[in-house]
Amino acid sequence: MAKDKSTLKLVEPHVDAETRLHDDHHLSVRLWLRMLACTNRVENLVRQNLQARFQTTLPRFDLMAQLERAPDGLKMSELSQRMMVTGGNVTGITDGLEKEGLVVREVDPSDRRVFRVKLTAEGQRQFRRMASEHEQWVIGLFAGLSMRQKNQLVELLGELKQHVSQGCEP
Amino acid sequence: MAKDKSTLKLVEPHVDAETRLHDDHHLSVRLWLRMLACTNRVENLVRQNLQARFQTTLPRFDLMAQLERAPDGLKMSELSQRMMVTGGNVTGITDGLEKEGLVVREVDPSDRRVFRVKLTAEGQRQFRRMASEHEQWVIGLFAGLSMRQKNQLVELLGELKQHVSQGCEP
DNA sequence: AAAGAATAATTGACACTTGAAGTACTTGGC
DNA sequence: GCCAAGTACTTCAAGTGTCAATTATTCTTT
Repeated sequence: MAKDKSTLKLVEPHVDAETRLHDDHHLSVRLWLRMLACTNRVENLVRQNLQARFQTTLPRFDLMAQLERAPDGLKMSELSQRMMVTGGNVTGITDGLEKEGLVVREVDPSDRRVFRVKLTAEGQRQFRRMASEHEQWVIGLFAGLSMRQKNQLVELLGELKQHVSQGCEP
Repeated sequence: MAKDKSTLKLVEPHVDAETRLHDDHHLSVRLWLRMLACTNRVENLVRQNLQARFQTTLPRFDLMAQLERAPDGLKMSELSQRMMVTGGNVTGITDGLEKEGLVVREVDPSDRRVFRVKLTAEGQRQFRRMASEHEQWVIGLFAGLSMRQKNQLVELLGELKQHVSQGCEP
């Protein structure tokens, strides 16, 4: 740690650059781990709430949320895109919801390969009940931040999202 | 943004409060969705890289990462805590890694209920190879942000983490 | 020292997720 | 019209995750 001043002008710029670089590496990893921790924590709380209050799961809630904004229904592939999961996954979740009468698969007469998935009346009713509670949970979890801080976060994450989304679809 | 100083003290508190409230709700949900999207995106990329380059998975990598920092090994329950997953899960992941010779369970003579899990020499070698690449991926993914932005994010997420972590263990 | 409570790890049931392989249908060039 | 290529969805295996119940061991209390 004790520096030999006689070599200072030789070593210093090099060490300095390395140090800055090292800090940056450390910082990126630290940021990533912290982001992951926050997201997982919130996600787990939401999941637990959905389970305790409505005996349902986050993926099911997510699928229904997508359908609620699409009165004409969505194709399985559209659900897959919007939920950012693979197609095989959507099949399983839709199967479960359909079995409980919350969604229906309707065949599209113009293209018999596709299903249009829609919320049933019961599905809509149930979703609306869940959605309003869900919003309260989220608001509560983020209540520790001021609006200014939330705005900053939205801004910074928006930038990040833009960068990490590149190199996905050519 | 532009403030009208002449009306500042006269603004109707009622409407203003409602508007602020509504914006806040919207903002919290928006922040949550954006955070989720960013995290999922990065997580998926890291997972894909781990799969493509090393035929391994994120949970396995995570477990090995915990062990690498603990030369004396960790108990299953400690792994469970640090990885923020349930115990049953750790059992399965450890089983897999042990079968491949990357990890060993050693019985603790002072308490025969516990296992101390350690990295084998082969496990250490493999982890170090993965870790350096992993760091590069993360740095690359966050390279679009300046150090200043990263610092801001770390700061803000730190605050958030603190708030959402409360009410967990009394 | 024996009964009972607490702790460490495992197991089994179920849900979600991916990726690859398979089926059914549509489209476009010949 | 027909066949190849592409698209939409399903199925299956393997891994990850939860929770609840079980086993084995240790600690506590009397």
